[in-house]
Amino acid sequence: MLPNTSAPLSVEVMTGGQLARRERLTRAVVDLVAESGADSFQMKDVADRSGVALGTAYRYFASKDHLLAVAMSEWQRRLTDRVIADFDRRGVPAVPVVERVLDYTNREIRGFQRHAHFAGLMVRIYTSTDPFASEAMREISRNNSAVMERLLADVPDRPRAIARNAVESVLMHALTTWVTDRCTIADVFERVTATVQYVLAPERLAAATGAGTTTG
Amino acid sequence: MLPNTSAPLSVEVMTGGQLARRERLTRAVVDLVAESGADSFQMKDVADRSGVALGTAYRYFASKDHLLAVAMSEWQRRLTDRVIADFDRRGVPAVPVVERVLDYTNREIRGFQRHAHFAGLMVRIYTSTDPFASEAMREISRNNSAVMERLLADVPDRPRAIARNAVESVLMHALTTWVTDRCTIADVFERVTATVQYVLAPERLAAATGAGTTTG
DNA sequence: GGCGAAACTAGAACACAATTTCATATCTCA
DNA sequence: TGAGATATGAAATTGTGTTCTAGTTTCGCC
Repeated sequence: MLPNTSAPLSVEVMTGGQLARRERLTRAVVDLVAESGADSFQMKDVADRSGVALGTAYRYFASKDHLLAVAMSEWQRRLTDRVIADFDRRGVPAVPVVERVLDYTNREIRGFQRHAHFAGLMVRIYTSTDPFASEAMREISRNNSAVMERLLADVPDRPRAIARNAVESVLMHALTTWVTDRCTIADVFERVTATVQYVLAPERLAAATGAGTTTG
Repeated sequence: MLPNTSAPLSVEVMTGGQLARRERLTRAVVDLVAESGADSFQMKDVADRSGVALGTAYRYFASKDHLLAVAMSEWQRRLTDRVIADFDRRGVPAVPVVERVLDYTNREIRGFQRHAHFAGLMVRIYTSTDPFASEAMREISRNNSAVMERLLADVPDRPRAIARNAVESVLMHALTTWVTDRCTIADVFERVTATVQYVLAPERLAAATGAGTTTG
């Protein structure tokens, strides 16, 4: 019964009951966030809702931010899973890259628009300095990038990495700006769309393939 | 002596002494942030350091975030002012766009690298939902965009707006990722550089000038 | 040169949640 | 079945932004 000085229980080592408890925690958080946002509930509420004691919750997650980040990760995976599923169903090369990517970014933006509390949460986690939250954010990014890499599979290496980063950046930036009430949701759609079209326009991709100005 | 229910004193209406007091507050905050970051001091410390009573500070700024945001804005303006000054000295068209912009972004990144506490602060303010902090952030963005607009003056409208947004986004995204310990400072330089070169490459700019695939 | 209102000061008091603690109950499995 | 690890529930702790109080200063104005 050491005090809670150590890292949270790692998922690998958990018994079935513990995994279930962990699951109940994250599910409760996802629900609470969906209902009214991450600021509107306390850890106590999470405990009540999940049926896991408050002290116990802290054996599973190092902080509220950590828990929130994992919940965010969960929610986001649901979204990308759907995108991937649709993508697999349709088959790959039917549509040009620009449209494929736009389809994805628009879905993501619509998702955040419909569930604005998750947009707020995303921004919060995006900039959390809690190391465990940060780790969960890495996971989210990886997942996101994986989807993009799939959509960009037939784009040459060099422009692909740049374009992917640019699109992801613009998306996050626009989202942040929207969440903090510095632009409208229409602006978000517009900026992302324009960027995707600009950065992935066929003639530009072709031009970039061999380009290699030294980077310094 | 009404309670502090109302908006903070507006700068326009202040007497000389009040402006001085406000100045002492922001200066104290800039110093404190420079020394050890925004999380390491309390409002009480700001009061002590500035010689302004705590309660009075709250007549000038609605919240700690508000005060921090204004301090950030101040610090950032110093940086951009220097850039603009150098730019004016050299005259405009001497260097190609890509190099002009890279010069600017690299300076900015180096500034944040040298004063990492301000990078942390920027990220904090960037996502603050406090309306007054948000307002100050708008100011920062405007200032930044103004610099970029100057550097991009000879780029045609349509690609200019897109490129500017892309560069700003990638810069903020990379900075955020660095601050939250999800990439190295070298990555930041690299990503921004690659983006600038890609997005502002002369042949691409030319190609984009007339392009207008419908957006809806 | 004194009045009154508004602004300032010092510092105590408050609010509010995250986090920790602990005594007790409950599992788990040899 | 019993020892040790885990979980529970509720209360205690903590840190800090923000507000409040009571006394003091400032300043325009008659």
